[in-house]
Amino acid sequence: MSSNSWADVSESERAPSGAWGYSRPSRTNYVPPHLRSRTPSSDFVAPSPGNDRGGYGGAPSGYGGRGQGYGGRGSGYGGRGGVGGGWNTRSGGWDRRDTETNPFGNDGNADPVVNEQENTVINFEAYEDIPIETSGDNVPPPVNTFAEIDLGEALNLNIQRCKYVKPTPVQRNAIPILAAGRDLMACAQTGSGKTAAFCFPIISGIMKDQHIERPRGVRGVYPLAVILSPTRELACQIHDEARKFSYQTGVKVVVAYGGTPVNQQIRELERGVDILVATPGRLNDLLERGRVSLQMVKFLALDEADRMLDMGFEPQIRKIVQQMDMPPPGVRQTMLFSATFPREIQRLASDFLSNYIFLAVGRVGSSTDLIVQRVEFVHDSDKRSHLMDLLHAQRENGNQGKQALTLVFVETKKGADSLENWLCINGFPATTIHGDRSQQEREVALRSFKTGRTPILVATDVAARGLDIPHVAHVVNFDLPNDIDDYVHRIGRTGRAGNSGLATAFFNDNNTSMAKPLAELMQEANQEVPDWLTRYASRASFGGGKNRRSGGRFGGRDFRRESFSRGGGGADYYGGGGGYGGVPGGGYGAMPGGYGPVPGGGYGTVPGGGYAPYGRGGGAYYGGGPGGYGTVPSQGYGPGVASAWD
DNA sequence: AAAAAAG
Repeated sequence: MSSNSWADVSESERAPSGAWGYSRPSRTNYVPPHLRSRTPSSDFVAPSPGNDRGGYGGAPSGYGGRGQGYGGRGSGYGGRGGVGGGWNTRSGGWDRRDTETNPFGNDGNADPVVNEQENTVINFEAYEDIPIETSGDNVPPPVNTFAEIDLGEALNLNIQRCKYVKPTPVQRNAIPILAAGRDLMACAQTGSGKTAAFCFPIISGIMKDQHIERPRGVRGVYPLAVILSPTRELACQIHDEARKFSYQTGVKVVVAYGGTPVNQQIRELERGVDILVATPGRLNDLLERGRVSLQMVKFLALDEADRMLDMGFEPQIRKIVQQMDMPPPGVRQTMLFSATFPREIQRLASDFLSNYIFLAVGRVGSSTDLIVQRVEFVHDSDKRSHLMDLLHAQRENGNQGKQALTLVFVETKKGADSLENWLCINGFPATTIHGDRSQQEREVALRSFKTGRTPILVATDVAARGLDIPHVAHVVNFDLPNDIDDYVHRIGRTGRAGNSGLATAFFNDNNTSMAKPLAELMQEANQEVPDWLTRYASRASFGGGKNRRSGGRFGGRDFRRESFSRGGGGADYYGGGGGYGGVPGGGYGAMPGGYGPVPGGGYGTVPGGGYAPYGRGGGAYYGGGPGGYGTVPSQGYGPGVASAWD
């Protein structure tokens, strides 16, 4: 983590002379937020309190100014606030926030300047088009602005620093629900801002809660919130986002996942943690070692919740949630998010929830136009050469010889290695990410792909969900998955943040079970479905079983609503969008009824931010003759595109 | 059957 968090600051910086001779500036001095506003117990001595908050002299008006965080809330460690008239000065340097790494880089130092008017007028229209379905008791109404919810000044500043001007639809709906303390099961398309939707209420809730008493054991740390992710890389990504949102709020976010030395993570945890982002395996490890206790958990979030509850993960999740010391539903607040939510999984998930609200957020008008889906019949033996053709065409049409990023999904880890090798031999710089690689190799591969050093990434499903990789122009399903949900998540890696994207699938006789769901999905997304695929789809024997989807419903369906009227068909279960369970790219920047991107991409771009959504070459997917590829839509590389859509 | 997630 950061090398200059508060604990590392030199003594002279830390303590103003004579302010607190009692201070013990060691890392064990971390004080959890709830204690920062209380009269300190044994370890700490409170100078005479300036107010009834135990000496924290918060701005009486509630929120303090910039950099001060939440009014009255624990800015100090152990009674700092009474000194010199409160924590309004930064002189002490005692607060971690004074020295924490600025996750925004230089941008964050400038006063956030946001012109809401210019940026968001058009998007209101797009928002109006989004079908929303909620069910449950007393659903709090949606908000239109972040300001309508009292998130706290420090968090509001971070929202501005992130250049989030308006809440996305899932945020509009989920934030008030969560802020009201309700449990939530939310379906929203990939790239629609889910991370922020659960992070904001968590961070805000931790900031506000002055009354949590967290044991201070010698061993064991007591996170107030746990966020679980199915992959390590996604956990990292969530951690990065959550850290931005938590900047100078005093809320500490720590990530823990496997494949990396556990002791380092334990040390980091022991320096204090409010929000723990983790993968299930490592968290269980930490729980078994007694290094983490869940007894103070107030918030539990499962990202990619349907994956977290599928066969491979369910036992681990049950252990964490039900067999350790986590407070039960109703005591903690539980939030489940995913783009897809099969009803079977909904049923399982209801064990974890208490009187929850179901929320499904559909697509934006024509946002599905933002991604073009192709499916081609390719025998296994022809796949490599066919891929080569695609890549050659892409290369020829690339701008300035810069190869567009291409993400190639395969079924197996072995297949990933072998394809990567073959691509490299044939002159295409590729790398690969899958579960047989070391964590370091995985991270290097991802970085190398993101930076364009190796513009081709061959991946297993480890990269299918949640990862926000800007500028992926093309997703190739070299091997189709066996589950239509996986397909939805995979293609969701392109067409993000208002960029267009292309998804190509190789289909052959091994994929017959996918014919029907794939054809339906494409049809619902207004994609061109080849006749041969329609014929496959219509064969009764290729019905698709579990892959059956709802018949064009816009969004997810609360399974509780169907248990009366339906048998157990398992059809109507999707969240996401357009009956399409999560059209990638969200495209809230798209005008309704058109392809025209809103200048600035809709959500949180600075006007004139150099964002070229459909830059040169966009649209002409098939430049050559029949079957020939033209350009892959170019991706805007400009700054200013808010990326926290997932 | 495969992938992911602890070592």
